Amino acid sequence: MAEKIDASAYACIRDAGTLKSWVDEALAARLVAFDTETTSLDPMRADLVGFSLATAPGRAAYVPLAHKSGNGDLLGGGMVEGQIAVREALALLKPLLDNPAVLKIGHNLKYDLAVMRRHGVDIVGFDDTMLISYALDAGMGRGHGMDALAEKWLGHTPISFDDVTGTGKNRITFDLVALDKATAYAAEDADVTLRLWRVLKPRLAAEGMTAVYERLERPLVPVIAAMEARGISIDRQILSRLSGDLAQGAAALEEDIYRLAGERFTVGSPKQLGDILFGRMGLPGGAKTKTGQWSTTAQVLEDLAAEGHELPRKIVDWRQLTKLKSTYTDALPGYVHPQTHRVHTSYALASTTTGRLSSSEPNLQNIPVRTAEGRKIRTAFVAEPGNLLLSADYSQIELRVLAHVADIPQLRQAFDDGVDIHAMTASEMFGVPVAGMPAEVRRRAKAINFGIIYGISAFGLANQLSIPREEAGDYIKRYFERFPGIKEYMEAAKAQARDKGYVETIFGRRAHYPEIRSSNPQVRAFNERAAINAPIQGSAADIIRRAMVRMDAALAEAELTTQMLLQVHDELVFETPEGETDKAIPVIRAVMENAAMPAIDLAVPLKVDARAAKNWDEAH
DNA sequence: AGTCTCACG
DNA sequence: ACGTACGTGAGACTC
Repeated sequence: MAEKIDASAYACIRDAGTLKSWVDEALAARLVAFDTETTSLDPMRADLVGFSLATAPGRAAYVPLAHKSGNGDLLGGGMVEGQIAVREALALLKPLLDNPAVLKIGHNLKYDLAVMRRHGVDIVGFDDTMLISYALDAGMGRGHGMDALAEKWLGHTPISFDDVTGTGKNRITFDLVALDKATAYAAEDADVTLRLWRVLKPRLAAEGMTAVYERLERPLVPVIAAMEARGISIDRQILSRLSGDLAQGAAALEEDIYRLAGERFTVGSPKQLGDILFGRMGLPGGAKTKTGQWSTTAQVLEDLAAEGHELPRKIVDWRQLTKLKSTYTDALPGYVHPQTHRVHTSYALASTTTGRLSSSEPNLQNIPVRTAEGRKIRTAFVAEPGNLLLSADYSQIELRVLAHVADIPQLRQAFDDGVDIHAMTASEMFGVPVAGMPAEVRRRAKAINFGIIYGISAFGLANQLSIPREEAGDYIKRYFERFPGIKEYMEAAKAQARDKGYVETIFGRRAHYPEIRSSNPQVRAFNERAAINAPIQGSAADIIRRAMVRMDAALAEAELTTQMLLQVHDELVFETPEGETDKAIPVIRAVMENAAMPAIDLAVPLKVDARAAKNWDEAH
């Protein structure tokens, strides 16, 4: 374990001369850990309060810039004396931060990049300990936050943010934290970051993960930071009108629901609903939840509706309307930024086991699309006047990846020939010609194809298709007979997860499954299915990451000002001037379709569909 | 804080 | 004989 961390040695820098000497020290060391302190976790709303530096383990300092005095001060809210002016500090810092020959080390640098960018300073030449940990240990333990990593690798518990700022309604912003407390906290963060880097960085080369980190993780940071900063425009009028429509529809349904139930109750309470449907009304209950309650999922209610019961259908409809209202039409306007008038999501770069991104506050990766009602919400995502939204999405990327990694000749041929992959699967399995194939036959093949990607089980497939488990089992058996490479792939994935503790994507990204050897059969089976899925989902994630990393340069090379706004796993959304849309589409398509090359010679072609329109619904 | 449900790929 | 389709995030309800 590393030497004990002593917070008492940290410096608080309050004059330009001292800061200059620390900057010189960092320049000489060619390396510095860097961390910003601000007033908000949201970089779009954060004001810079100070920053910390560390040049060697234990040698760390905090530089307060905008601390104010708190309560009890006669001049409450006044500036604390003896702080370097922001402009002066940034001028001293800039030659360090934008100098690629000095390695900046941060933890979740996307945040600091965004904050510093707003102050006109670029950070060029950096390492990110969160992303190094993610490249090495995705799927291991409690995530890649600094506190968890400090605990794990340094045996040290850093001062918690909550301890410094308080919690709940007593929480204060960092600019109101006293300087001694702020210094202990902030300098420690830089110190810990540097120490983590010294532990984690050597593991990249030792464990063969340098390429994943340097090609798929690190270069995505400025790309994502720029996307988040751009945001996307939403039309609040459209959302407001939709919200009214949804409220009206839900209110009407509620009256029907009370009438059919014979009493008023909280429709949104699954517990009350279950008691009414399966208790008082005596409808045939099916599945139970893990707490012993009757399950009232949409599937259960649909089944009851199919048997002729009127109430369950009303509940399903009510839930859809209230879901759209609360999660989208009512919530999204609250995310419109007061200055940019746009919505700025946050992408997590290190949250999933497979390599996918995730989006939050708001989540723009789950905007409705599957129903006509839901799609109306997409019409509220719009381009600025004179521009269009351009959506480019990979066609069947996960099945193409499956054809490659499992090396399935029929699948590869089908993608080469550009034929309908689900129809081909149905034809191969059931001996039905593709021409004039019944929709139901194709639907079943499609469900099986998805099932394969998810680590199929007879139970899951039966559930999905509402067919007996035996029949689902027969389908799976037949599938494995027709595509023996699939079974081999699945067994190989499980074996690798068992033997090595992880599985790999085509680019060598690892997804760890530490519980794959669990003595609990359910836990084991769950991990096995995840291990089957991860190389497929993760390889697709790698491919779109590479496309994103290369996109800015390709657009600039073509002298286009089209800008990448959103990523939705297999889709990229851009904002493009109307006049250059036709030039942008082939550039974007080429980058996306060639994203695997030259590192990986995919055995299947990648196909991208692209379209531009005034709003996201019509572009998609 | 945990559970349930449901939005997306 | 179990109980699951893979990966996420958010809102409402409950305790």
